[in-house]
Amino acid sequence: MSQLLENKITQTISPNTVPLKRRRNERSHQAILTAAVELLQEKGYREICIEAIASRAGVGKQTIYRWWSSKAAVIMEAYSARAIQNIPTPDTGSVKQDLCQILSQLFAVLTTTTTGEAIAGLIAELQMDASLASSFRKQFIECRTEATRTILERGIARGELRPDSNLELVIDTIYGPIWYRLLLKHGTLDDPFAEELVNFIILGIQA
Amino acid sequence: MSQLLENKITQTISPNTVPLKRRRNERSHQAILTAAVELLQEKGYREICIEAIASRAGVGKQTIYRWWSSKAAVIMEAYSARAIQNIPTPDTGSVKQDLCQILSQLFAVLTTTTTGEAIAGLIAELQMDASLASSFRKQFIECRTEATRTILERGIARGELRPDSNLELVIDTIYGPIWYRLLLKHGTLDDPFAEELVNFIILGIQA
Amino acid sequence: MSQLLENKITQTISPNTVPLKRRRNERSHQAILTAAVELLQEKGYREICIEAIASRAGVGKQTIYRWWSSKAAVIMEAYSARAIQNIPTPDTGSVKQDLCQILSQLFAVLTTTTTGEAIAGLIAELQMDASLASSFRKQFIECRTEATRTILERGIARGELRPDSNLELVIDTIYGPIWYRLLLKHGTLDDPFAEELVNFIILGIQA
Amino acid sequence: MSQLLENKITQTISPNTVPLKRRRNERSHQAILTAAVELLQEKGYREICIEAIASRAGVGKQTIYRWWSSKAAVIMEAYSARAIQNIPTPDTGSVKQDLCQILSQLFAVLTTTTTGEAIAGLIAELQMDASLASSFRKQFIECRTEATRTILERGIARGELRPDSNLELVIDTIYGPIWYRLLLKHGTLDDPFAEELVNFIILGIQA
DNA sequence: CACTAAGCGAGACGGTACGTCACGTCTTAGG
DNA sequence: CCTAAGACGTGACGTACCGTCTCGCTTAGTG
Repeated sequence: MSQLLENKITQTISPNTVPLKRRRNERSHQAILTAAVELLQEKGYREICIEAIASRAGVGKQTIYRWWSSKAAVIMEAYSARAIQNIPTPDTGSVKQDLCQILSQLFAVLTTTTTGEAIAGLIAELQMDASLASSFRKQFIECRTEATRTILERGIARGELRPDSNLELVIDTIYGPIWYRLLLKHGTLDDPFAEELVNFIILGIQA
Repeated sequence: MSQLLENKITQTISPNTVPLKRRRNERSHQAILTAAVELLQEKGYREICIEAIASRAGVGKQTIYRWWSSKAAVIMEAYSARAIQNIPTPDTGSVKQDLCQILSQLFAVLTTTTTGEAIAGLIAELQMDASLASSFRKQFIECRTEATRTILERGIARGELRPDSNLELVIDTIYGPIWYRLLLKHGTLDDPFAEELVNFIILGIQA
Repeated sequence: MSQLLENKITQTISPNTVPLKRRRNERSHQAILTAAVELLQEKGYREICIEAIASRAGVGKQTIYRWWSSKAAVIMEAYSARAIQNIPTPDTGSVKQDLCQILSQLFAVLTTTTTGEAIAGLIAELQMDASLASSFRKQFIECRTEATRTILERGIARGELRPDSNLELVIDTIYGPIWYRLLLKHGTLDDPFAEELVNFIILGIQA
Repeated sequence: MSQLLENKITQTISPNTVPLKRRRNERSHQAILTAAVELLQEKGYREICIEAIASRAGVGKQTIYRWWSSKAAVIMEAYSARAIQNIPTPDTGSVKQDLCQILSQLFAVLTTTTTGEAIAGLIAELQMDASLASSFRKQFIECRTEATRTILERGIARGELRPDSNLELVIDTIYGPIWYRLLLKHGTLDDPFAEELVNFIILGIQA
């Protein structure tokens, strides 16, 4: 009886995912994503296997293979569905403060144990799967890139920043060191680092 | 025939790898490293398995497990033995030119197809193996860090650069964007990028 | 266009199969049987699966499950619909010649490659399904048993054969060796064998 | 400590099976055969799967695939190792009594529930695997054929039977009806049947 | 004659088993 | 005692079919 309702809800929750001819079972879909996230937290990226996801989700393996191309694809959807990032774009009036705030929030996520590990696993896999790479960028990178660009452009508009900066480069110079430290673990990801980094970058772009 | 020579060279190149009391068969040792490199080039990091290395090297699996802790450890030794990095430390008199030169050389290595992929695989694995992480940093990161620090310190000594810069941070800001682009493939790693990057960094540290 | 005709023929050939109140699609019915026979010839009994029959027939799996209890049931109907056996009962005046003739015709069918294999597959399956066993006997065995019994009884009536023979036993002694050789392949099924066999049997029952 | 002993015993038990280079683990070998027989008795031929045999035997699936080509091959070895047939060749002085005795013993085995079913399964599979067929004949058929031929030849030697009979044919006429009834279940396999059958056959071959 | 329940094609679903791969350990024979 | 070889128990892979279960659509018999 609750079936119509179930489908309706699903449609509402993720209306974008489907050509809609597939008649996909949304209960299974969600169960798989949930199971993936749980296992990620319990065992870490490398220990997860599709069989475990399937059995935890109460789902046949085929149902996973039908809709995703790999473990990494499942986990990416799981993460992005759970929306690690609905990046707020702070607007304090100071580029420095805006950036520190956005980085501070990012560090909070990344230093959660399993997240860093999961990101590293995804990154490794994305080396070999171009379509995975592109969705990773879309879901994990671009949102921040855009938020950061907005902050910088507001800074330029306010006359706080030089208008001729190469924003692509600036943004890479902000996030590069962060991912670098996340993966290589040769330095901390904490608020002092955020501030130092932002200060240094601003040296190069301030008006 | 050339075996004595071969052994000598090997010992010299990586004298640190072996406790040296156990009577290790150097022919096997080399065969394993060679096989690993070949397979890396033919199939890529993810496709390699220890059984393949063993069989290609004409070696028992046990011989690999006896001397290395994991696939990643073999591959790291294979790469470092083949010395990706004997980093020269250029000294042109200009920090900018020195840095551009060192980065240019790095890009040449990294854009070799299999190398980038292998690095990504190693990075993924070192998330889960602290000792691996530490040798990776030693062999792939520190040599460049040191070369770069030397260049920067020479710049400071010459009065070209501000003496109060946080060099750790500066170096992360140079290499961070590079590894970031290597792994995420959202931007190129070429000489114009090197120059732009170096220019931007120098803005923040010049005297 | 030829559909009405097609339906009529079908109805006539196997009028017994359907409760007839349910509105069964005769086109599908025939397509399934045809697909089954084709697959049987192309791939052999063991390689056939219901999904393949359904897809070859352009039919939903459910349609097969609705009307048959198992793969074996489909195949039995397919075979019997195609009427391997409309056994003629020869009457040459000589028991020996009658029997030789009937066996000769049987051998012709059995030595068709796929038929023997199909029979063996059915036999294996009917070990586990009593109702299947009973229809197999009805469709593949009894027709011959009866024809043979008729021949033997005519021989008795003519005084050619002893009247006190156990005809059940005699018939088993005729057909047993045939199925035995079909399944075990340790001897041929050809006309000389038919004659030898008939001769030998007759030794035990002639007047 | 008991390992040498274990190997020795094994060698003694089945010295014929191996080119002897394989260094096969005899404990596993036996465990697999035992598990197969147990499962056969508990669940029947069709319900058995290789995974179940492996897990019951405490053995990896690969170990089964390494040494046998199929489920049927395992089961055949299991059965023949357990020697369904060390056919004694009775010698009572009367062909009729000898044959009745040998058949009576055979019926006892065949009417054991699982055995008949297993035989039927093997027979079905042997339609598609010539090498399996040949070992089936060797292990299940020839031993009886030979015993029976011996009995018949003794009868001929004693002058009890006609010397010009086609013994192949006679033997098929004895065993054919038996396998036929085993598989088709249209008649009993009991001592009265044995006697009737033997009596009928003898009619055709007595001196 | 339209309505409506059925049968239909399609194919997703939870499962089981397949046969293969590679893991890391263990055993054997030979140098 | 190290080695090449490779069997072993383990566990995951990705695939094939199973038999069941919706989904809309088509269609045939009844009301």
